[in-house]
Amino acid sequence: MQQLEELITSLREDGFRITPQRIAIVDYLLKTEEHPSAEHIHKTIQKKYPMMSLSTVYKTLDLLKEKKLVNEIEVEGESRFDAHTDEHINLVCMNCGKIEDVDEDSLKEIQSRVARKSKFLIVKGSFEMFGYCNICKSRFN
Amino acid sequence: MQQLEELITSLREDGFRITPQRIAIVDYLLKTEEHPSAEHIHKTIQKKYPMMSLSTVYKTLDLLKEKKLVNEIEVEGESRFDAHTDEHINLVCMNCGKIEDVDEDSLKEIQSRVARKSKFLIVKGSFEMFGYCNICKSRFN
DNA sequence: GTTTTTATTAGGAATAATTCCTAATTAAGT
DNA sequence: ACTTAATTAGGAATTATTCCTAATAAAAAC
Repeated sequence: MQQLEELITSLREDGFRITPQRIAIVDYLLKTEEHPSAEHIHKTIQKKYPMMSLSTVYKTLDLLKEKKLVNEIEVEGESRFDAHTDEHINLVCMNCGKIEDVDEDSLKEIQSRVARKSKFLIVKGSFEMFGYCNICKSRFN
Repeated sequence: MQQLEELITSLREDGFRITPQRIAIVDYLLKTEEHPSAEHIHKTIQKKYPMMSLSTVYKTLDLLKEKKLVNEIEVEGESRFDAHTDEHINLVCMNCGKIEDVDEDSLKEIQSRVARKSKFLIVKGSFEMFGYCNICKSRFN
């Protein structure tokens, strides 16, 4: 996996230590599409590495967020993480919690327009749409 | 205040009781622009009505959310509330927590486009942009 | 204007996600 | 191999929110 090597190298170049825990977390985030919560990441990785601790997951996620290698969105009281960091829309199922990405080119335009006309210094955007996924929606109409 | 009367009437028509607590909360939300948290609402109203409880604030906010009279966004681990429910972008200051609204017409188009091309049944959108407000940004570049 | 009914409230306890703390471990430089 | 300083595991502490229940008070009935 090419991308994993790159991220690991970039972490090492910034002076961070490369631990099995960090590799496991980055690896999992790169492979999954499910926008896992910290607890979900922890439980998944624990199957392979039983002594992986939840606080390490949180610490590593903080690090990856700071380096802009993962994106965080807050949904119904918990944070969900995503290694696909280019701007996109997150579709959130209000029933099962599933999150799906949707590309939408106009977000960049909007972002630069808002950056121009507002007095804020914009750093990043977060675009969510809530509803019901293809499986759950049949139960709600 | 015209709008307050309307909202109160609509709550009453739905069979809800009109209590001083509910009036105070709705009134405050209509007047403020600051996207307050539940705790902030509670503290503000408590100055006038000392026995207003935090759990009543939460319960009332739930009710107003359900009736789509207020909007909720989750920011840095807490919910912030806004009585301006038409779709817009929330600019969030990552330093002081200030939130400012920005109108952006294209959101409706995006929303209907996504609704058409995705398999989700879309209910609502939530569009945030994070950065530093006009006051805080001088300290960050 | 009383009485009755039942939704609502205050207040605090319980819960859940996240952060904090510290001794033990270990990556990486020497 | 040795050293040292970052990182980890594990659990305690914190914080926003939800839950619980007896007391209160809207609004309907009389």
